[in-house]
Amino acid sequence: MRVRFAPSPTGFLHVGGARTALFNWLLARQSGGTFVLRIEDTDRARSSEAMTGAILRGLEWLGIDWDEGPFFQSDRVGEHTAGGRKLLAGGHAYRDFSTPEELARDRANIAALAGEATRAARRRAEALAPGEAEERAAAGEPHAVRFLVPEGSTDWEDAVHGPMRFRNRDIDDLVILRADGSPTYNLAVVCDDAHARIDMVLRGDDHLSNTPKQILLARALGLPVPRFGHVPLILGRDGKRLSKRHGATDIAEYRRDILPEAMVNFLALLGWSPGDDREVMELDEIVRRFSLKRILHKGSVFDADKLAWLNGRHLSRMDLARLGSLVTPRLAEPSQAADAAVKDRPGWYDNLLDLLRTRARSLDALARNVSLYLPGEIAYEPKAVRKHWKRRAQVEEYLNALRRTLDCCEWQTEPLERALRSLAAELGVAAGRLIHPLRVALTGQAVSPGIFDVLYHLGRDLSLDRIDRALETLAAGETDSAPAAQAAAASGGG
RNA sequence: GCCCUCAUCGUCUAACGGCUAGGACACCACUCUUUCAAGGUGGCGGUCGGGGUUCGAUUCCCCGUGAGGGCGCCA
Repeated sequence: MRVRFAPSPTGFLHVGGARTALFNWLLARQSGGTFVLRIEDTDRARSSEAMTGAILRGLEWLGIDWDEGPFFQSDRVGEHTAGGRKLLAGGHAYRDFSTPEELARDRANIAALAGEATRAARRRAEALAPGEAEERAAAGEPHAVRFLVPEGSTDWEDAVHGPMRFRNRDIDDLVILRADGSPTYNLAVVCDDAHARIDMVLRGDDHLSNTPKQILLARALGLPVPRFGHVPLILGRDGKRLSKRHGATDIAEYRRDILPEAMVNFLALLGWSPGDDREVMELDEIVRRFSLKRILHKGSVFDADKLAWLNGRHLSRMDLARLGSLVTPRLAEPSQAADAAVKDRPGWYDNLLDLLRTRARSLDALARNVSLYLPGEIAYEPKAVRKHWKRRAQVEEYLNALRRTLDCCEWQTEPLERALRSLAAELGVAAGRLIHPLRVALTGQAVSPGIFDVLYHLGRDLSLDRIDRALETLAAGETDSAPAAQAAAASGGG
């Protein structure tokens, strides 16, 4: 099987485009076929090299590699034009001398005149005297060339939707060569697909009405007609085609938080289902199980929550070494310190990652959490402070006691736990009364892994430093971003 | 206006014409726990409407309704 992905570089790699690429790629990989990448850059004004680069990088990130290409449609305009001339010579097309005003009028009438407007250009051409078109063309008068849509109907067996039929009278006599002689999209696609020997065209539903045109063009050109399949579009929350106003549609915007395998998994499940309840899948499993027959016929809504969940699942099960290699470059600024820590204590780093990833859904957030265990200033989350450092005098007392107790403790989780718990017993308070303020002191947050794991991974020096720093902060009354309110509350309570 | 496609919990989805319409995300409880997450248990919640065909319809047919896509000398 030979399939292709043919984006136009007038924008970045769109989520919907990524899914189309993925489905084609899956087809190629599972059938031992060939995946061809073609950049449709014939709109010179709107295409850019930067966008081509963005598309290639997006595909690479997802792990979608191509066997042939990237080819550029603009490299073959000569062939496309020749195809157009051949159609004209063979009587499958005609010269259209319509003025812009006439075309505008046709367009305006399209609602009023039912289907009749689509043949307006043809009728004007037919009204010309015999030989007139050739004379005017020979005289150099600019004109477009339109495909002469034949009578009858155009049928195909859609790989997704099943039997499909368009009445040809509903199909426009589409322009194949513009007045400047340049070929248009449908002609170029037909020529290029045939040239690349594409035998299966799987693309978005938005191309459904192009398909009969392309079939007709291919037949008129004597080219083989590929199979076609049309995948429903990806929708936004409001049920409309996914666009910028629904949030991020550029695949690149997800690189910050999302694992490529999670994105691929998510995209595969959008409009396709393996048929059972399996949801979290690796690439090889998706390749193995993918099937055109199980592609849904309706559009599906992009659910960012489910993507985040899926990302969390992949974060939790992926190879730890690879996770490390993704997280390390994202660590907060003192990168030498981070690099050193990672290099000198690989076991420590892996354990820490393992500890933190079970509650992570985003790569970036995970990296921010990892950073807390490296030397550096931490910020106290206002919410955590409000909740666990409310009674300042008592918190200071507890932290001082903890500081003394932990200082002479062996730095392993069990001894640390014994020490803290016996201190709690000594003070006659529940362990939680010590643990929560301590967590804020150590991480600045109200949530973290188990406190003894936190202490252990922070290490003695950093832990004690953080407690000292917390005591200073408490003493200075700088425990909130709204110090006035906090101070008032604190003094009122004491 | 014309053409095309589609319709199962809020969302992603499963169900040879035949078990009480199943699972997942989200949400809500409970559980575990020093917190959060993860895990476990439970709950909420759906076949667009109307006609047929059939012993039996989410499934097949027709008609509505609704939604989406297309109707460029863009791709």
